[in-house]
Amino acid sequence: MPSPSEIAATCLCFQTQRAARALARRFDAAFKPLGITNGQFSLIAMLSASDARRMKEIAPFLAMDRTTLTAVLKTLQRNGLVAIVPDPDDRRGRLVSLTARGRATFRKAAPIWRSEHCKLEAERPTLDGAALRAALRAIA
Amino acid sequence: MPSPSEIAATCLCFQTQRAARALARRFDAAFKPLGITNGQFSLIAMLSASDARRMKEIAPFLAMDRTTLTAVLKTLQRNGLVAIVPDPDDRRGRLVSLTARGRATFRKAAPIWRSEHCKLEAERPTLDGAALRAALRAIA
DNA sequence: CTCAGGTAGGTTGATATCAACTTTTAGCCG
DNA sequence: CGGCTAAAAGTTGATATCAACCTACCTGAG
Repeated sequence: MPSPSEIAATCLCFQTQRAARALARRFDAAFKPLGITNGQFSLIAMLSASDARRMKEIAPFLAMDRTTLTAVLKTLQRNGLVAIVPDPDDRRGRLVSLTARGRATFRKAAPIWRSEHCKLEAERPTLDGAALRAALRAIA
Repeated sequence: MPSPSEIAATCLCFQTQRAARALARRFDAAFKPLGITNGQFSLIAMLSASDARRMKEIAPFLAMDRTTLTAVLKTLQRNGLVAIVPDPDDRRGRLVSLTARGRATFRKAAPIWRSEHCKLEAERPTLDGAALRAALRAIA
């Protein structure tokens, strides 16, 4: 049976949750003046790249449960950042797109993201960002 | 201003949240027969290593907000896996320890963890676990 | 000794996360 | 057309997460 300290030292799930919490706190604080969270920023950025997507396409991109996406979109919709309309071609589906306000928020958030990300990498000279990205992709 | 696709491709926060979601789902499913989540398993494993800890020491180890730890412990306490008593030396503090049932759950969970972790690494031959652990540690 | 400030922890309200179940709509097969 | 099955999304209930605020307790300066 693995010892407790072996688990803490080697468990990729634990290490990833731990880093995810730390990074989420950090970026949430950075985006706070705009009233968005790190997760909302990721979603808005994705919608900025290509508008009017089906939820069915968005959820796998974020590696997120479909029903979590429903909840996240509900908040963004209430705050006026996204619009959700039925897909005219298939009335089971919904098309999600940014509102003008959503696009404006993304324009303000993108420089904050870049600045915070640069600060992060500058703080950790030993961090190999490319290796980390590659490994995270291999997992999810 | 960074382009949306540049953000999705490079943001370490996004990539980490994404991987964390995927891993959490996976380990939650593995531990489900025991009625614990991946986060509860990490906490139980830590308590197994050295019992009767202050919350003040536990939260930083998990890189978790102190108040989140309160909520997680509340569930574990209700399920009879941990006991929380006031610290006799400083009555502001609480000492957290595993119950007999908590220790039994850990003994059942540890082999499941090992098996699931091996399965994970076997599925991704390209994954460099050591590099990922090193990078995650550098971040959190 | 007293109280001002700091420290340990809890409470509240909001978002996030998911599994299990339900509803609505498409599409197919006879 | 009728009805069966599958697909897209919503709802519910539980846990997780954190910031902001609150309570209880300790400690040291005067």
